Amino acid sequence: MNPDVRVRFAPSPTGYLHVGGARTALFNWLYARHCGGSFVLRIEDTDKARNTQEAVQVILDGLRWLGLDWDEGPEKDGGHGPYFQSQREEIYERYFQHLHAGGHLYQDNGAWRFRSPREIVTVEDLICGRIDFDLTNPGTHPDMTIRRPDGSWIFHFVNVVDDIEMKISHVIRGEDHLSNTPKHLELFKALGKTPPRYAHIPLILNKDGSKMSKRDAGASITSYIDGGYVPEAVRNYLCMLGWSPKDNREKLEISETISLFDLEKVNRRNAHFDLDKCFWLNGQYLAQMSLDRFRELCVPVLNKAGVPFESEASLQPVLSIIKEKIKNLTEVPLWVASFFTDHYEYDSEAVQKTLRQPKSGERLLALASEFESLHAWTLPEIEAALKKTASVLGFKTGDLVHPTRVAVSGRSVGPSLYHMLEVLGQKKTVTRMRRTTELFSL
RNA sequence: GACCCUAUCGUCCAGUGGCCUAGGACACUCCCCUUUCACGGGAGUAACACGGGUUCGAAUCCCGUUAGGGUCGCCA
Repeated sequence: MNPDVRVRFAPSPTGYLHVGGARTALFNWLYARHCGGSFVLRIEDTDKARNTQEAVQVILDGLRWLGLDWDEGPEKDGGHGPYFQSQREEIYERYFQHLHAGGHLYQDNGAWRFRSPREIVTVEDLICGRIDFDLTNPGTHPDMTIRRPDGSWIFHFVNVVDDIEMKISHVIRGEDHLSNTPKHLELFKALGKTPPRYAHIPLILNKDGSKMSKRDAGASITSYIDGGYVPEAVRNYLCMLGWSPKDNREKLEISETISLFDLEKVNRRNAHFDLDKCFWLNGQYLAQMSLDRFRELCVPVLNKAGVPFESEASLQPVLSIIKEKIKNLTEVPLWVASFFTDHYEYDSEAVQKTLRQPKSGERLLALASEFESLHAWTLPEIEAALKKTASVLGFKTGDLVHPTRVAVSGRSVGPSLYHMLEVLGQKKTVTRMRRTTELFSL
């Protein structure tokens, strides 16, 4: 445990949370939690042109959805704020004057540039190792601009100032910043401050190795939120992109990931994103989570879809028989609806395949009568009645099972039939079976 | 173009000089289980980029080539 460990996630509000950014946030968060340190969220909104409240909200929502709570940041003051760069003007001005007084700055066409000391700068990276950058040639490494003619600030400068002011101990960020690091080190030196430790994590690319852009499947965290994914599953998948517990396990409780996580064990090669595997893990989480958690996730989805369930309690038995069968929350309304409404749709293909068959009406009516006569509506009773009817009529079990399923739910896929009927109830089952034969004139 | 990072099955992750005729997972194919769809169980296809070294011995260390990615902004 080391409370002096302070890390930060510093996104700029571009209007969406990229999956790579989310993983950067995740690794920062994991490291902070592992060390017992602090996770700071800082919004880098120096580019006034494209800053909106909504764009910030998308980031906050995404992080919260993934369960990445910050100790300091927007809506959570921790004594190092404000946490929006747009509100830190005086701080930057102060540091600017300091650099200016030290003779490190000069003006060029109205913009302010930092005069590089022209040295070989060594980066000691926790993941990439020791790297020497030769900055002695102005031709290949021009002096960086830190302030525009209109007085606004450039990324490199404010990023460094904030890391100093916020007492950041470890900078964990994407590898796209590795080549920027020597510049930042020059700034720390000129300001007379000790730089933080650096850890550059590899990038996430598309499965084919191309750069992942906003439009690509799985690129935006919003697409998981809206796409029926379970947050803990997505978080787990992201943990395994560039890191692993080294023992071939892939589904890991977050608490265990926290205790095992370490920067030294992070991979050095770029990861190619595989949505199929994320989807598989989502199904694993769904199947194995508690019924209460499942209900918690299903309720908003059902409400949004307008499925008229009576109460959360009435949902429980229904959800318990579908939980292990679905792989994505978006499937839930379709699997649940027919339990709560008589106006379910009949899938035309299913009707054609199982109802529009010789003697299907006879079978359904016979079974409905048998069901009606049952005194106890339990799993074994239902199963026995169906098998008995099948044998009396001279049909195979499946010849009764399939039409019955379509009759009471409108679909050819669903939970185990006996469980489904038990939950539906005796009366509804019988009514629906008879109604179906009339509806299709069987 | 210059500089930097990387290089094991299609993909993710193991492997840090001998235990590797390279292991686990996703995807794919086949089989079993089965009232549907899934789950589960079993089997299979499939990789150390290439070339030089070092060493008794290399996926593991070194060099080069090639390939991929990144940075070189008055974007962040």
